Amino acid sequence: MSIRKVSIKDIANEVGCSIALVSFVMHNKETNSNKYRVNKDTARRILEAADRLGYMPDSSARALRCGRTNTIGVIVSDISNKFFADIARCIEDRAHAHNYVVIFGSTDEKAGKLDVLIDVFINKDVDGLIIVPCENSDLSIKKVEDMKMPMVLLDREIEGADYNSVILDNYNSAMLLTDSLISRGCSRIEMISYSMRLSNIKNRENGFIEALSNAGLQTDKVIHRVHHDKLDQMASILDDIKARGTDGILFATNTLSLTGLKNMIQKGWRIPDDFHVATFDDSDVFEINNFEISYIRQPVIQFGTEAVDLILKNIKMKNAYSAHTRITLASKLIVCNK
Amino acid sequence: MSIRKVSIKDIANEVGCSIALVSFVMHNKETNSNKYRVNKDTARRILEAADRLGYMPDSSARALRCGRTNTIGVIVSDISNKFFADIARCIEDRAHAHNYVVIFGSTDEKAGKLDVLIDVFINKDVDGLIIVPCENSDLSIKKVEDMKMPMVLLDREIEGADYNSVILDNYNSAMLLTDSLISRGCSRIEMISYSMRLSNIKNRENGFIEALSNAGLQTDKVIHRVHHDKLDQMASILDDIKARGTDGILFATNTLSLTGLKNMIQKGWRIPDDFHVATFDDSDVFEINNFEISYIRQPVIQFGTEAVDLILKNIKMKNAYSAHTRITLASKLIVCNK
DNA sequence: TTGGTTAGCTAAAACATTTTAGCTACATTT
DNA sequence: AAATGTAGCTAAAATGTTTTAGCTAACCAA
Repeated sequence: MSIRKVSIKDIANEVGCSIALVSFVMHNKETNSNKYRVNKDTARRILEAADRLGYMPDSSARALRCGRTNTIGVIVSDISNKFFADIARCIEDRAHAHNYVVIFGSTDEKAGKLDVLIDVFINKDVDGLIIVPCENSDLSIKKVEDMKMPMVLLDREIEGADYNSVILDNYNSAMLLTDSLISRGCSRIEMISYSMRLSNIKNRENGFIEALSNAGLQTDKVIHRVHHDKLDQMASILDDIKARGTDGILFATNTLSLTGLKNMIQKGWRIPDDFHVATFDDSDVFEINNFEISYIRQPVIQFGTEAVDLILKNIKMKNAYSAHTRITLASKLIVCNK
Repeated sequence: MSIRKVSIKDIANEVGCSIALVSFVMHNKETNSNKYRVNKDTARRILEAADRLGYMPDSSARALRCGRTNTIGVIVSDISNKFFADIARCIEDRAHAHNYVVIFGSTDEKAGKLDVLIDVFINKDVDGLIIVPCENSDLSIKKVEDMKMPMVLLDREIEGADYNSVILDNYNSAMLLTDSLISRGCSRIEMISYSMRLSNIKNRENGFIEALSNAGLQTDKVIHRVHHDKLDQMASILDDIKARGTDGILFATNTLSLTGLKNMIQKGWRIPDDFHVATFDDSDVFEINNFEISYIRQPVIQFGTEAVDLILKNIKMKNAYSAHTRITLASKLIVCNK
């Protein structure tokens, strides 16, 4: 960066006009508002000079002056988790298409990290934030809202609060999965879930229970909750479940199912002989295998595009306050190797 | 963002001093340089006021004044590819630890997209760029170097040019994989690679050939190249290979192996009965399976940390020109389900 | 009492841009 | 001939920092 950047002033000098005129030309491109009109020929000379000198507007200066950075911040649980990586990619594409740039951060489900990231990103003057909230992050989220920073929650909502959000229809998705296990002949189904109290997890659990109850199956003590960073609890939970004569397992997330499947393979269990399995999110694992499994495919692209569109809409509206928008996406049940 | 941010000036007003003094205090924190010393008590009052008013420095203004944004740009092939997603996560963590923020972009292996992203990111005034170069991106890369923008190449190098880079020891890794197939009894091994001419791909191919040749095996017509976005060529290539009585396959990347394995499963082939398989990068697939496979585990964390450390070193040095640093990382061979 | 040092502070420039307010010179209308 | 309109342009303020140069008042030595 040692080579000095060419500024609007250099162009003005080259052409022999004021910097204001250069600024006007750079903005209004072809079409001049009838308020500030500039001579066709002058405009051409300015554009030529800009091109010749290799002018690129300084975004810091522009941001300082205009208060907009054309940057949006995206905070997820873990960018290396396939689900979020996929969404990140879609967000990136959509944002770039609208001349926005994206900065990412991962919370590891820690409210503390989320709060720091929010501060860092706000401090970076992002124009808006797309956030996957985690447990106990209610206050951090409220802080963002209170300062009227455009915000969209992703994948999860905050109970009892009204924000913009894009989430999956977790309740119905869980019912679909459960029904699929039932239709495969399972009569004793249990769920392996997280102990985190997140809206998506809760709704998945509720949908599961509802489906069981509709089918007249037992709903008592059928949910097992693993601590999010104590996944080694999985082995003993599986043993418990097996001992109880369970014939179907529903995993609440991709990480849980992959961990669970690894454990089951290690134990030498067979699918579906020992268990029928259903889970959320797809994985290469399911296609490169011969065991039967049903899973919910989340509409990743829609997650990304809807979130970006919603945040941009909020950014455009600026302070003009309007009601929040809640978008719930439908999912698709896939049955693999039936 | 409608709520006006509190600035250094507000603090100055509150305390009743000049803005310069506030700036000094905010910088030199506890310790005052002996050039610009400030009264202990005044300093305390300023810090208190800053805290009370909720002051956060404006990064646009700071960037404009200082020419540094504390932002690094990272351009990879595809952030949703597990390998890059993992690296992205490590880069993020390392950068945040040094008070840097990261913006990401994906090229889809298109030189055109890379060039646009470079322009956008430079225009955003990033302090440095970490780039996974793609085919025909030599000129774009050179452009970055020529403007003395700190830059580190990741995963791949540019032939015949000297840049900072962090790459895997692809040559030896490919030899390890090939040797592993040989030691499992393979005598006719073929490789499925990309038609893209990238340094990592080339070195993997070369290591493969070298290992075959060392073992006295045939090296003629043993490499098959798939076009990077015509992965449906995989099915017929596999048929070809099978017809020729091949007993070992080496996949050059994770995408290739996953695609290949899906095809093989679909065809009803068995591993290792029909083929022995080796590949680069690990995947959940390998653990949740019972077929034998050997793969190269890349040191993802090192990729991220070394790249960030190197770019930061270059940023600190500013224009002080120094030789380029090339870091080659060692890999680890994993044999799964032997 | 003068001269010099220094602790503690400030004014103002600089960074690159956007935008407001208004100027000049010419053309048109009355 | 005066008034009005307008095409085409400019000066300057404003955005929030950092940093240079230098000021004032107090203190100390001679």
